[in-house]
Parts: sequence; structure tokens; C-alpha cells
Amino acid sequence: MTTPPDPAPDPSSDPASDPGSASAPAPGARQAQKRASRRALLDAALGLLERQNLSGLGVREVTRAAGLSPAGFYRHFADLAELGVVLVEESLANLHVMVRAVFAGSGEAELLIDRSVEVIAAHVAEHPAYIRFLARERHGGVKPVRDAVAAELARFAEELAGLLAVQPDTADWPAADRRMLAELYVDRMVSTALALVEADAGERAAIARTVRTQLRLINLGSRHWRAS
Amino acid sequence: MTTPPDPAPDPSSDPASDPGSASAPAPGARQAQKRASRRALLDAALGLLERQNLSGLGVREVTRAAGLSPAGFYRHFADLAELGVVLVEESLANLHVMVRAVFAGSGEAELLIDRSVEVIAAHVAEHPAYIRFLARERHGGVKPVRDAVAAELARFAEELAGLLAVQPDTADWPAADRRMLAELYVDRMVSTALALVEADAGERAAIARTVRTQLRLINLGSRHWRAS
DNA sequence: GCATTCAGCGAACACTCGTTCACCGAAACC
DNA sequence: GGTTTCGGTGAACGAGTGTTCGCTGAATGC
Repeated sequence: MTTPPDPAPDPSSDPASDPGSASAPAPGARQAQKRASRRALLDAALGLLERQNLSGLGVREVTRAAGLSPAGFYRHFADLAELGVVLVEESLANLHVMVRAVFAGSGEAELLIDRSVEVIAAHVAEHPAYIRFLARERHGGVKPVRDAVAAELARFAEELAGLLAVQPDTADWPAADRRMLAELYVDRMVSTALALVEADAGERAAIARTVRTQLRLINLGSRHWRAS
Repeated sequence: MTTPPDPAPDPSSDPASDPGSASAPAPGARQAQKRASRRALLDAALGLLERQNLSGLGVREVTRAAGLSPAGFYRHFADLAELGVVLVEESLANLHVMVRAVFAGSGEAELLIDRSVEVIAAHVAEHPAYIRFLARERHGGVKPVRDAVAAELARFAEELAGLLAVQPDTADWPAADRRMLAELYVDRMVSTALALVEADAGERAAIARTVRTQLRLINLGSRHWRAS
């Protein structure tokens, strides 16, 4: 039912099992089965988390939904927190390809803004469960998961700051200011994604319009900015 | 240990019990006891929620921490969600007095920004448990609580939009644009409060500095804004 | 003074939960 | 071919859960 945003090559979940000479770990019909079970667990959890919190989730609940016995869970994860961290990584795995897609044809700032909002809206529409999960757990009760989200978003801001260094308006800014602006944009985009996923279809267009305007206003401010 | 941000007059938790002619419901030593128990439940829950999620909280857990028997809980709340909604209301009860305090001596925009950040930082330092609770439950798994937070923040944005109508820079804007700007500010402030509460003492100053810069940039943008 | 109210209690009911254990059977290895 | 590996199982453990019940005893109403 729910698939990860990106298959995420995932070289091998069990790095010690590399048996041979080259890189191919012998596809093995058994490894495939294990992978399938693991995916079933992740998908089942993601589905349940649409209406629930990770701290309220139970091992038994997940295994029941995935069609495994409770004990089977521990063959894949030590913990529900561990599973949560994997979901975070999957959720944010293709942020980077998304941002690069937006900046690919470097055009007007206005154009970049429009494209960003489009990409976000499309992503939210395509993977609502992952977005909802992120919204819930970004400040949720499970520390490892919270930390994973924070780390991933920080990397994203870093990347965006790097791209701002190449934009004409911000190229000559001090790095700290670029970072500040990048954080402002990231925060705005995250908030937007969360708002979109919780809104029902009718409100989405208005939200997109509002955020476009807000981003334009921020961009306008940054054009008139001079570093202190 | 933890006290509400504002005593919040709370006319009567049981409106059907108004016995007499006027407004005074006969102070009654018994009502006071009941109130105390209710407060103990709220405070105990708030304390437990610093490290936990509302969906992971248990009735027994709360009553144990509050020093009541499990059955006693149901004399005050039907549900943990109901208790959660009360906590939301307490958490945001004095947003309005805060914002009015900031705008009281209407000065330069830069000054308003500095004062806002100060007020937020002070509030976070004084009531961290309430802020943490809001962060957790704003997108948490308990719908009634989520809705309560959203409603309260919308009221806040509305109020801020009203104040912007009196500011020189934004007085002649269309109402929709003022509302958009207000939402941008509110969102930025909420994010800041959450960041502050999760940061440790050393990082706080840097966060405050960053948000001050970001708000200045937004303000700069809004000065150069002309309604489309 | 007496009857009433009602916040709080202890016990009980019927669950669900996380986790461990020995064990099975098919794939992988040699 | 036989042996080893290992993902998955069913049963069992003790512990914790939400909620209801009838009771108590002190504060209230008269």
C-alpha cells in the first residue's frame, strides 16, 4: 500500500554477510524474503502512524498489521525507536534530489519559488503518510527519532545555504547570513508541508498561494538586505 | 512544582453547581479541595509529559503521580484528551496579554522585534513544560488536542493581524496580506519557542540572535512590499 | 441535629502489552 | 549429500492497562 519515497538502494542491512569477492552479495531468495518482511513491518508501522503516535504504537500492533508473529519483530529491529529512525531516513531520503531539481534550471527567484511550492505540494500529495509521520515525531516523545529528524533537516539547510552561495542575490553575503536565510526558508517549507498534509483538498490551493506570497516577501527582504 | 502561566479565573468547572442568586458560589472548603485535586492532576500530567507523549500517557500513571486513586481521575475528566485540551488552553492563555505588552509602547519595528524575542525567551524560560507540551501535541496523535492548539494559534494570528492594521507600514495593506504576514510572524515565533525549549542554555543566545535577524529581514521585505 | 451530597478509595474485571524461549523448516553452504 | 544458518513461530512470563462498582466519611443544606 505505502511505498518508500525512494527505493533507497540500501546496500545491505546486514553488512557482515558480504561473502565473496566483488560487491554482489548473491541475491539469495532468503535475503529477499527477509527484506520483504522488513518492508512489511515498516509499511504497517507507517500506516498505523497516520492516526497514532510512535510512543503510542506497540510492537504487537505492528506485527499484527504486518502479518508476522510478535517475536518476529526482533529479527529486524531491537526497538520501535529503531524502526522510527529508519522511517525518518526514508522520509527525508530524497529531499536532496528534490532541491536540486528545483535549482536545476536556475532562473528568476520568483520562478524558483513557484517551482519549490509545486515540488512540495506534489511530494506531500504523493507521500502523505511520511509527511504526517515527520510532523508527529519531529517534536515527539522518542528522542532518537527527534534527533534523526533534526539532523536531517540541518543537513538540508546546509545544502540550501550552499546553493544560495551561487545565487546572484546572496552570493556576496557572509556565510552566517546565508545560513540564517536558508533556515528561514527550510522552516517555512516544513511548516507548509505539515499544513498541506493536515488540510483537506479544498484548502490546499489557498495554503499554496499564501506560502508563495510569504516566500516572495522573504525574497524581497533579502534583495534589500545588506549585511551588517 | 509547575504552576499554570496564568491562574486563569476558571469561573466554575462544573457549571451546573451554581447554587444561588449572585455570582459567588459559596467558596466552600470542599470546592477548594476538589480544585486542588484537579490542579494536582494537571500538574502531574504536565510533568510526565515533559518526557513523554500524550498518547503514551496513562490514567493510572497520572493519578499515581498526583497522589490519587485511579478512579478519582474520572471525577474530574472523562478522558486524557479532555485533560489535554485544558492544558492547551492554559498553555496559550496569556499569549494575548503578551502580545499586547509588546505592542504597548508602539515604537520602531526594530524595537518591536527585539521586545518580542525577549518576551518569548522569558516566557519559554519561565514555563518550559507548557511549551514542550505544545510542541509535542501540536501535531500529535490526539485530534481534539491538535484542534485546540490550531484554533488557539489562529486566534493569535487574527489578533496580530488586527494590530498590524494599526502599524504605519502595514496600515494600508489589504486585509488578506496583513493576515498572511501575521501568519508568517506567528509561525516564526512558534518555531523559535520550540527551538529554544529544546536547546540547552549555551545555544539559546545564538537562536535568539538568528531569529532577530530573520524577523528583521521579514520586516524589511514588508517595508518594500506593495500589494499586487 | 439530621439527611444529603459527592470527592476519593480499594477491589475487581478483562484485557493488552513487551520480551524471552525452545523449536521448526527451508534456504545456504561445502 | 549432510550440515549449518537463521527468519519465523507459538507459548508463556509478569506487569501494566482503562474502567466500573459499591463503599466511606467529611463537608454541606436545612
